[in-house]
Amino acid sequence: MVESLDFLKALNPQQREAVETTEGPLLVLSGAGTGKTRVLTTRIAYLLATGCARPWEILAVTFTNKAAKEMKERLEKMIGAQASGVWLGTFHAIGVKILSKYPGLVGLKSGFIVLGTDDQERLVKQIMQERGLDIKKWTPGIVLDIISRWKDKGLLPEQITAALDTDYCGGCVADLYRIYQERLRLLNAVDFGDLLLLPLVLFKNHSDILAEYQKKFKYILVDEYQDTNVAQYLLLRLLAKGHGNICCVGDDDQSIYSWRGAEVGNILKFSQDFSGAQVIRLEQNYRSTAHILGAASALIAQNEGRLGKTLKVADGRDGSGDLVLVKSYWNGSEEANKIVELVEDEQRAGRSLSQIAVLVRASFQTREFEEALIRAGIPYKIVGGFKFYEREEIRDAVAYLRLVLNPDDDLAFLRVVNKPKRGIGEGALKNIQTAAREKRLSLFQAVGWASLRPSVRKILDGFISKIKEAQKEAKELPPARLAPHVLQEMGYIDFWRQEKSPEAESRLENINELYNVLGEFETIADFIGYTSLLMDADETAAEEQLLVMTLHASKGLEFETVFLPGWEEGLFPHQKTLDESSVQGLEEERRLAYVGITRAKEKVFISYAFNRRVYGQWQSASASRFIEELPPEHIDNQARRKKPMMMDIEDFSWQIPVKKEIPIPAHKRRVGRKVYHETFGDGVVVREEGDRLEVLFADFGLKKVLAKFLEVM
DNA sequence: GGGTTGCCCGTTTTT
DNA sequence: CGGGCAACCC
Repeated sequence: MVESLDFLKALNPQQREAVETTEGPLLVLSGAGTGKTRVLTTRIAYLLATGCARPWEILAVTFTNKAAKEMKERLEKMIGAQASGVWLGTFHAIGVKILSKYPGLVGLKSGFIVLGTDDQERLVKQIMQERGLDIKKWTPGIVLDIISRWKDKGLLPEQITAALDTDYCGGCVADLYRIYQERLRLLNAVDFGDLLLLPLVLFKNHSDILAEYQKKFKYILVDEYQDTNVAQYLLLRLLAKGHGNICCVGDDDQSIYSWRGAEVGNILKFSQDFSGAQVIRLEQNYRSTAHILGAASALIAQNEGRLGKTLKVADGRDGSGDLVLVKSYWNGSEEANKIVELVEDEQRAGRSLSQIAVLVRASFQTREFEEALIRAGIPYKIVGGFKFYEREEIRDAVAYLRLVLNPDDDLAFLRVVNKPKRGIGEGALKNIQTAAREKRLSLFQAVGWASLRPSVRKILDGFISKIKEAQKEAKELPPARLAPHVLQEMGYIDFWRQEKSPEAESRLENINELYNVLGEFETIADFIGYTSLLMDADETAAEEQLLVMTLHASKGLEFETVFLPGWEEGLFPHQKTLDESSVQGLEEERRLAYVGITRAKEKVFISYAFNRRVYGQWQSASASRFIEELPPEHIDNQARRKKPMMMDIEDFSWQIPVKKEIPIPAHKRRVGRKVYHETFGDGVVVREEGDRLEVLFADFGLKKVLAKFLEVM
């Protein structure tokens, strides 16, 4: 039975203990760079190899699809095909799996849809408007946020007490929550919160089903435990009651998602929650140099209420390595340009661009870097931004498919009924909605009953018959063939074709990409079920490019060199965090700083600017308090203490738009070519995607324009 | 019903 | 400064 346990030899004593302590609750406090993923995967392999469990008796939950995918791949390398039997996925994916088995028991029907944020907000807005609430005074976004936080806590509408509901809307959010839930069920839809909340309801009302799962999952493993919310905790506690073998891996110092409902408390009180829990600390860091760890450790030590860990430097790294460099700049644009020069220095020193990252606090900061990098001709990628499935054109296309799959999907109907413009306005829709409510029908069905002008009726009849036609075709055509046909028929493709903007072309490209994704599914239902939980299309392969991203997005990644710009009071720590959550907020910001520093293996550059443009307004700034908190022995502080006078700055090279010659490669490309545009004037082509060119204009900055509007100089 | 202007407001973001 | 949205006008 016992296969080779060779994989244990690759572990240090603490890691090995974390793997071999299979029975009972176990908390593995895993500091940055101490090998937590290795421990998790090895633990699963160990459980299987020793015969403790069969694959389907192991539940492993992660936070992101990316983490789940990575773990699955690593597990497959270790144990092969057995890996596919393990219940491994995000909390939400596991939630879907459970709910899909018993939809009827929680008020759903099979084939329920998972709503994205925009659909959720639309729904809340609609409910608020029906209630006659002032959308300006009380925004649907915030109401949805409050509801989501309640869901994160595992609270149902009837559990919201008056005391919980006084913050906003004069205490009517609980009411809105109740109606919102009713409306979701009517639509046979759930939101992300429901994927955790409804399994809890299911288990609470059906102890036999709970018992089944409790018996099934002999071993439970949880990644990034510091990021779990109360609902996830409750779910884990229920499931773990069976065998009591729950192993949570996390780092309280890297908890940075409290604003999204994560509870640091979960990891802090693990030992009380799971009696008899053992705690193992992984403190052997394999990633960073002594100075980097020294700086990061000292910084995070300023936080109260930690479980406490001391990261140890890997052997042979003592005393070696560069100090953490701290610099100050006149303003944000000097900062960006000088950092880009430093990036070029790194390149000259032989460092690969893919091993360098710029990590910022807020996404608006990426813009300055984008411009500076383009000027310097350095390939880069802004991580994050718009996700594939969040794009307007993709959500529209998916809505068309949803409507074909299920014409009673009111949200899909509303989204596409007048897109492209067909002449269906507010008034007509109101009438349909009224009819729908009276007859208790879906909007699609209610069209026949609504009082409509003949012209409008004719348009809608055409719309409906086209959808019905598509439904017939769906029985014969695979989704990848059906979708282009439907979108063409409905006029959606022409809608973007007629649009003259350069974005339109990339939207069409995205729709084509969607057809590719559809190629992997046999039915629309399969596709909808699969993608509802995915936010992003597959990542493009790692190329030789510099990454620019937010600190949040960088968690779990590592680079040789890390640049941390914008360490200013008000930006980092962010003012809003301080205003809203004072000390707690400050500590989370500090953890964010800790995450940033510990991403680096070799070099860390921290910087700040004395002036920054915020909302078009120049603002004076001072160094972040976090810089003061860095121990002098680990840093090389080259920053000016006081804000200099403008005349004290010797070097203004960053201010003049650098008209650097971008070398034109031998093969004929348009990148680097000087061009002229009617409106924007002189510029240089910096990127090329078909006829869509990205041009850096001397007076207007970066713009995307169509090639035909440009004259070559 | 659809286009235009003018006002408000502005972190972080995965599922 | 610039996007999103609602009131306003054709």
